[in-house]
Amino acid sequence: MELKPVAKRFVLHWGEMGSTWGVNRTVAQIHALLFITGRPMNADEITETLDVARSNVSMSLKELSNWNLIRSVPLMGDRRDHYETTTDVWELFRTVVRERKSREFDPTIEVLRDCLKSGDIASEDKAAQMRIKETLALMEALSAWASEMIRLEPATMMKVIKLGAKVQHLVHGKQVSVKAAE
Amino acid sequence: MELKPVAKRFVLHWGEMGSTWGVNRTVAQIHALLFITGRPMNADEITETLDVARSNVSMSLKELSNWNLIRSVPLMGDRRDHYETTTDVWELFRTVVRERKSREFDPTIEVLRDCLKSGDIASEDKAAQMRIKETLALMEALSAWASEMIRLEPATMMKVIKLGAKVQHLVHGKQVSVKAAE
DNA sequence: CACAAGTTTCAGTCTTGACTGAAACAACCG
DNA sequence: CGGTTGTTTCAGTCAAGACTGAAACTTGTG
Repeated sequence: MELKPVAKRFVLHWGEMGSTWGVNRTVAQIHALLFITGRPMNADEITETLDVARSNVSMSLKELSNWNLIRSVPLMGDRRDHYETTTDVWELFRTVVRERKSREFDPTIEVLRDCLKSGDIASEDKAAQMRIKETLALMEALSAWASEMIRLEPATMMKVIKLGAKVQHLVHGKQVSVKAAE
Repeated sequence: MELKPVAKRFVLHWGEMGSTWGVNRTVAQIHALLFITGRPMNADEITETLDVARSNVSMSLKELSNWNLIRSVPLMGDRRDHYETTTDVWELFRTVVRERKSREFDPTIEVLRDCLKSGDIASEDKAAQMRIKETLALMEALSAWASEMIRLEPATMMKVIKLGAKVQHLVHGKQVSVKAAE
């Protein structure tokens, strides 16, 4: 399948962005392709469209499954696996946040807790101990916050985002017009 | 300078994490070192402590400057540049968010806008056009939201984070006890 | 200005991990 | 069961970019 100009640009850009994040180019491209195409595709179609090795596609599809970013859907009269991704950007965002949190945040929180528990912590100077504690506290707070936020309905999350920094008035105990959120 | 066990573990872990994010190992290690040490260090001290090439340290310090994560401080009676990083984790967090936003989000927003403006967009099917628009809208909303949030005082931001998903009640127009935020 | 101390640059090496192509494997069908 | 179609694995290749060490450069000092 030959991509139209805009779709092609989208896929290529997404691929480049992927490498800036933790994801490799092919994985990001496949995801972008499924997203923009909006219908289930089989591995051969993907291979042909992106012009990469068949096995590369196979590996990347597995990776995307691990990220919960694609699911395979059976198609009547076709033995091959077909894959699709959600076309709901909010759903997508939620998944990415959840996965990155568990890959990048949670392990670090573990290490920091472990550092503080270890007998060796006492030999560090007070200020350094304090900084580790603060780092842990910040990461725990962000982690808990993210977990809560991704449980919200897309529409609700959008409103919260749109509300933006205005929430600060709430924590300061002031009255906030709900209208501001819309 | 020989690192104490916990500091060493912290630096090594931070370095590994760095590679998962966009930052290379040495850059992340140097930053972790300055953070945990909590005092200005010169390039030679860093070189010796981390046991990497002098030039590698030089390059990495430049990279950290580009990220606004370190600043050089003059020390009385010492010609060499000494570098320090903030020891305030919230300040740190803010800087990382700002920089990542401008490196990873803003360019993508540009590309998406460009896609939608281009003459080629009309030849894509309606649903695909819609998805690009929605992606752009989401990224713009998140970008604007992040810009607002990093302007808050650390203490305020902490309260907002702690408030967490309870904000949803605000956007639904319900009464929220400020006590919940503390 | 000559020298010392400090810093930056850069060509080349090394490491990591993405990617390929072929072969092995699995499932299905006549 | 043999053949066909589809999927996965894996050893080897390749590319990107991190890292090194030496040389070039810059700045300050007697």
